[in-house]
Amino acid sequence: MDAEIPLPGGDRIAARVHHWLRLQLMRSRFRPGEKLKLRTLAEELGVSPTPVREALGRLVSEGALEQLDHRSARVPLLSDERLREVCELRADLEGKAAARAAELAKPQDADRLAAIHARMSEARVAGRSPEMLVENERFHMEVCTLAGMPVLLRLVESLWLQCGPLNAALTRMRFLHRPEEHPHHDVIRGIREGDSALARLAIQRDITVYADALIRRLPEINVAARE
Amino acid sequence: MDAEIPLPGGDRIAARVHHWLRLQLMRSRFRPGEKLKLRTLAEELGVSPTPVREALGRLVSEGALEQLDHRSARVPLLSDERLREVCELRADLEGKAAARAAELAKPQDADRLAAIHARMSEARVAGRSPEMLVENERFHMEVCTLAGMPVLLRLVESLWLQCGPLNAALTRMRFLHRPEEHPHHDVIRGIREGDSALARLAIQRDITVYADALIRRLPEINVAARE
DNA sequence: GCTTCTAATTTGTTATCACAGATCAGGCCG
DNA sequence: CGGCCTGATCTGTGATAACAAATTAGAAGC
Repeated sequence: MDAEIPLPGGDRIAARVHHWLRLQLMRSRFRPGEKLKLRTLAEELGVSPTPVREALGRLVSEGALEQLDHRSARVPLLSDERLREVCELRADLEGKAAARAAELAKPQDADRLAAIHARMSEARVAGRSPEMLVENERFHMEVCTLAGMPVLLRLVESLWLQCGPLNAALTRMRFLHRPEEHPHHDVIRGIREGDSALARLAIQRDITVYADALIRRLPEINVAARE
Repeated sequence: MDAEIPLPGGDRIAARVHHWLRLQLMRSRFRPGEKLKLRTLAEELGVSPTPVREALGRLVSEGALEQLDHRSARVPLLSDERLREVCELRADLEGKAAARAAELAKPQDADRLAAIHARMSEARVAGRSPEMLVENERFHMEVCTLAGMPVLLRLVESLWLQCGPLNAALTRMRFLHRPEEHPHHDVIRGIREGDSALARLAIQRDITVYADALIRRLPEINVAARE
């Protein structure tokens, strides 16, 4: 394990485990279809099964994990239709968030977004994939935060987590955009200039390109997971 | 309690407790701001604190409950802005669902919706408020199911639950519509005739009227809850 | 009479234990 | 050699107990 104890999350063990598991899912440590076992995780983290059990239950409620009939949690196997649906909903909701953010945000908000994107690009070219994934997530969540819609933020987080396990496939692809054409730039510009239509379309383009690339790769991802 | 054991939900106690709590929230048994205590609930249901704890944790994850800093779950106190946001998102998502349902549904699906609405109206005029609330929820969820979008259904369920505790206020109001003008009729017609624009607008009108009425009542609801 | 400090109680968290259903291995029978 | 049965192990679930933090109640002091 990375650190002796999964550091973040507060003083409650269950919250730490939840946060740690979430990070592992984002980093695609678990493959789609993999079953997560209570005692195995508990032993690895050096805690009792109880808080692990709570964390797994919550992740199931959030849609990040799937509960099988015989009561065992596994990483969801995303079908083609389901992946399309998640991305369509993300495009709708994040599009709305970007538009709202463009109406509300101040210049320093756009600067913060630009800084996140810069860190992401840097991690990308340096080949630090996990960091790149984390910064990409941070970018999208920051847009939702800027919209001042906490309920929407929660929904988007849930959707994001559902395709988290697939993101590792992204890092094995060639670049989706030339750096200067990355849709994030138009998102930032739209938010900086108060152009809500631009911001919405740009984030939707970002998601659509991402979705199409992922859907093309889906067969091989699921085949690999079936082993 | 209504039944000696909260019957539904499967053979897992935690699932039964979750289902029971969800129903109690929809029926506004708990007032906004009320704290839900582990041992109290456990004793009332005749189970140990463990499954109650899991159920509460899941409801927090679903947004139906709110976790306070000092680690105690309570029914959320909805602010004006938050209620508006929830309803706006419901209008967007359920609007999409209704439109999609209109494209996909068969005649017998529209019949089923009409049957649900009939039961709801009947409960309404007979003064059986809890049943009316349940049937209303069933109507909206059925529309989402007909859209064939399980991910969207999950999101809408979460949003719905967030304003569940407020629904009791509805039953104390006069009718929002004359029976023959109820927006559900246009939803059913849109779905039956494949008119997706009509279905979307009708369900959005339903939600908007509901939201406006609730927002008008919100001050007195929250004042009552502060006691 | 009101505030404040302290002690008792309450409340959530976690670990441990006991149990039941599922899963898997090995061996038996066909 | 293969299918099926049986027992050992694995895995999740629920109850109980111990612990810590927080809340409350009561009494003392102003």
